[in-house]
Parts: sequence; C-alpha cells; structure tokens
Amino acid sequence: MKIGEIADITGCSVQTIRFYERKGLLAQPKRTEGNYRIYSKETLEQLIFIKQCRAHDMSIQEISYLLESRETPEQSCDSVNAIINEHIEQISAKIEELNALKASLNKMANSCSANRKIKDCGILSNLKQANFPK
Amino acid sequence: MKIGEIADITGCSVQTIRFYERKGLLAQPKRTEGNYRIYSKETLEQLIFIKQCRAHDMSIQEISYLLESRETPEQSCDSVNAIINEHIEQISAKIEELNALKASLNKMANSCSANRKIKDCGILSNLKQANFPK
DNA sequence: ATTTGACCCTATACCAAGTATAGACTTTAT
DNA sequence: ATAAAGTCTATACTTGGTATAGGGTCAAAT
Ligand SMILES: [Zn+2]
Ligand SMILES: [Zn+2]
Ligand SMILES: [Zn+2]
Ligand SMILES: [Zn+2]
Repeated sequence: MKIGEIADITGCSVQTIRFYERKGLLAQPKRTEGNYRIYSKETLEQLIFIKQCRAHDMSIQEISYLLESRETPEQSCDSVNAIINEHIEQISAKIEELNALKASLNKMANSCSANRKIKDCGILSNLKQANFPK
Repeated sequence: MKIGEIADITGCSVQTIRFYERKGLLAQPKRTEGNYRIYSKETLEQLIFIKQCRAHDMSIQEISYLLESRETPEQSCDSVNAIINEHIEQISAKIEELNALKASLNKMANSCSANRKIKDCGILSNLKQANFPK
C-alpha cells in the first residue's frame, strides 16, 4: 500500500504519517524504485493503534512505550496499566482544572448585567484584580 | 520599574513579558540610556490583567480584544460578554470531550484484569480496534 | 580603579503534535 | 504526449511560552 491509501483508511493525513515516522512511531518503510513508501498490513494496523491512542489524547512518548511493550508479549502488562492509569490521572486533573476555570468565568459573566458600558463592566473589573499567591 | 521588578510582582517570567511585548499585548516601553525597559504603574496593571486572563486560559488574541475594548470605555460591553461567553463554551466543550475520553479510558483499564500478560492485555487489544466514522 | 555579580539586551532555537507550503519527481489517465 | 494526481524532501508556521548564547549595563566590594 502507498501512503495515500493508508491515509485514507485511517483518516491520518499523509504529512502526519510521515511525521510519525520521523518521531519513531512507525519504522522506516520499504520503498519502491521511485522512492515511494510501501506499507504492509502490519504497519497499517500499527497506525490504527497509534490513531486510537491519539484519539485518547496520549502523547507520542506514551504511545512509544505502549508500542515498545507490544514487542515483549510474554511479559507482564503492569507497565501498560501504569501508563493508562497515569494518563487517566492527567485527564482527571485537567477536568478539575477546567471545571474550576469555568466556575470562575461564569461568576465573572454574571457580574456583567447592570450598566453595560465598558468602563463599568464587571467582567473587566474582575480581570483587573491581582490574585497573587502570598 | 525595570522588567525584573514587574516579573517578581506579577509572577510572569522576564522572557514572558518580553514575549507579550512582541505579541502586542504590551506596548513598547520607554528605555533608559542603557536600553533597559522602564515600566509605569499602568503597564504593571495591564500585565496583571493579562495574567488573570491567561489564568482563565484565554488566548493571546482574546486578550488582545479585551485590551482593545478597554480603550473605548463609553461603548457597550456586549463584545466583552461575547468573548467571555464564547470562551466558556470552548471550555465546556473541552470538559465534555475529556469526560468522554476518561470514560473510555476507564473502560479500557477495567478490561485488563485477568491474564496480566502483554499478549492478552485487554487494554492493548482495545487500542487495536479500528473505530472509523463511516 | 577594577573586578565581581546581578541584572538586562537581542537573537535564535526548542517543546508538542501536527499543518502548510515550495519545488521537484513519479505514476496514472487521457 | 501531455496533463493530472500522487509522492518526495525540506522548510516554515502554529501556541504560549522556555532556554540558550553572547553580549552590554550598573552597583557594590575590593
Ligand atoms: Zn498522558
Ligand atoms: Zn459588561
Ligand atoms: Zn477562548
Ligand atoms: Zn493488561
């Protein structure tokens, strides 16, 4: 298969596939005489795996670790669990952070209701307040 | 005040302040004879405003619009409201997305419990599944 | 008077995870 | 034979900074 085909199948762009190759997520593929990349079914499956990981917002490095671990199928999958659990923790922390931001923003939005002029806008005066950790 | 002072006061790094200047969030300040930047109290307050906006995860462009609007204090603050509300929408959407990701990741994490070998790991086999929008 | 140290200056490169060109080459279709 | 579509490499751009390198400035200590 040529690069455009696996791009179509997976929904990754051609540039993204070449980018993953540069980053080491995909091995250097064989080439045709005309220097076109040629992919095997296995590489296509690996790209699908990568796509699923990215869809779960895993970093290139996390995906690297997972791909690496797939090369030792007889070993314990504890490391896989560790990566996923840590990633879930990251996402949970981000959700908490965004919920706090949203609450603060909503509070600000509610502080604009009366005068409706820029100079009196509660939103802008809220944003002027310093909020330094002592 | 010199740049290091307002960096200390606001908690922005010196590089970040220079970065904001390049991005147009802060005007070109006056300089000493030795070419050091000199800041007024007003600029310090503007930097605090910017910091508060960034703490609410607003983009440089959104902050630009807010700073611009502050220059027409007699005008209606509808545009300010629009920016904040749109930003709240962005954050809400992101929260939804992360909640969905987290649910999917938790489901995956639960699928690893039995064999504890890489080749049988439910997490990895989940990630192998293609999930293409038809 | 000079040297040290702390600060400041510009310019440039780097990070993630791609996206978007330019300019050339290969292959396919008409 | 030519045009269109696909591919190639290399490079620049995105966001919000961070981290250097290689200088210049300024105050205090020697
Ligand atoms: Zn992660
Ligand atoms: Zn208002
Ligand atoms: Zn926003
Ligand atoms: Zn497992």
